[in-house]
Amino acid sequence: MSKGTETRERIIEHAYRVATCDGLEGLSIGTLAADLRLSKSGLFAHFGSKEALQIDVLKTAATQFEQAAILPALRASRGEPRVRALFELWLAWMDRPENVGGCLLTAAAAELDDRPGAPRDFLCFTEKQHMGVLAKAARLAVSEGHFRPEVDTKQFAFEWKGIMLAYHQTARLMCDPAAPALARAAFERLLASAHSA
Amino acid sequence: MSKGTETRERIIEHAYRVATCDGLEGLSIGTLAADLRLSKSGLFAHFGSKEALQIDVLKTAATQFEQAAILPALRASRGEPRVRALFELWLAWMDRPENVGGCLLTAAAAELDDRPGAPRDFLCFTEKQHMGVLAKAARLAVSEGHFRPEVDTKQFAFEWKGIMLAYHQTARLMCDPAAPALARAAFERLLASAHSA
DNA sequence: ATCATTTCCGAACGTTCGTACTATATCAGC
DNA sequence: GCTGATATAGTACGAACGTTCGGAAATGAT
Repeated sequence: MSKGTETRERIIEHAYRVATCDGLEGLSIGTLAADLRLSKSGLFAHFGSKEALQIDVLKTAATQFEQAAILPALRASRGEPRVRALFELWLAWMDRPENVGGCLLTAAAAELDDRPGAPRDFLCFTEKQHMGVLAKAARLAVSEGHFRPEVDTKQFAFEWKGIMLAYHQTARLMCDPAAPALARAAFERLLASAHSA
Repeated sequence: MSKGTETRERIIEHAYRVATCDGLEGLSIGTLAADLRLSKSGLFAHFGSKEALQIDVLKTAATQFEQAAILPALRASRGEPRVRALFELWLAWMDRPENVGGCLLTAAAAELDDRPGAPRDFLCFTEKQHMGVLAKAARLAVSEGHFRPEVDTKQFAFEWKGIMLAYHQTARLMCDPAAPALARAAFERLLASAHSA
């Protein structure tokens, strides 16, 4: 790896951590440069614009999440086990040390939902993909006979997402230590309602 | 009403709209002043600091929500009818024209969850109150015999909140017109699971 | 109509913002 | 070791930021 891409990755990694706390708009070229002992212009040269940096950070967030939650969940067997694995890996992901300020994608979703532009487009695409993964996992659970055939998998994904969002808010803003238990209980209820009778 | 408080309210009302789109940190004294054809210093004098303005905007958001959703829901009879009324009023609230960029409290929750300070403290207090309202509504549904006695009302409120958050994201970021239907179906499922057998 | 108070403006402060341009280091291939 | 490319620094820019201050203008009570 050349020197350039090395520092470039150092920048993104740090910017990612900062963004989980201060949001994508909270990223500042000057502050990032000072943190990493670079000059403003030196850091800037790697991206060409702040928006490009934001997008790169978002891309990192997406691939990190996929590496940490989605891919390993595929090792669980199709159907409900994989659904459960995905849920637990997702929960674990949100408490990883690199996610100092919580899940960046979740924070960015609230931040960007009214700001048209490339970052929003990318995030929207990513979220759609992830929702597709949830729905597909549910669909496999249906075809494996774990879930009832009438289960609406898009609806399932929607409610699943709701649980994760409620967890995020309960754990981060409210600092309620009961958050994981609440989330797990909610998910069990969701699973139960999908189970074959 | 004196001239001072009149313009002050004009400022807050406009700032509230802007904040639903750009976030609390996106509020800028200069831009707000230009929008309202005031001088920066003239606007500033009404609050003394940007943080004070942010808190006033948050307070407006909280009381607006209470006026539009919580209070009118009390006119429905105790128990499940009131729970349903609260849900529908909440949904309607999020699509009101004054909430251009969605629910400010929801957006602020994501924005402030890692920024200690008075705004966060106020928001945290408000959210706790609102969650209490949801739980209490559920508790009344239990005592009225609409819900089973074993229903965990805190858990109920958590899942309810999740549905609202998922709705917010699905409707705003994803621009999915199915969002209301998804939210209503999810809520029906939640209600069904709480119903007496 | 007078006067004290409230309300607002204009100008300026020092910082920080993202970005542009130019120049100096540092590197890789020969 | 030279050379061309890559990577970083330095400096400067205009604009916007929140905030301060002194004074003008409008207001409201007497």
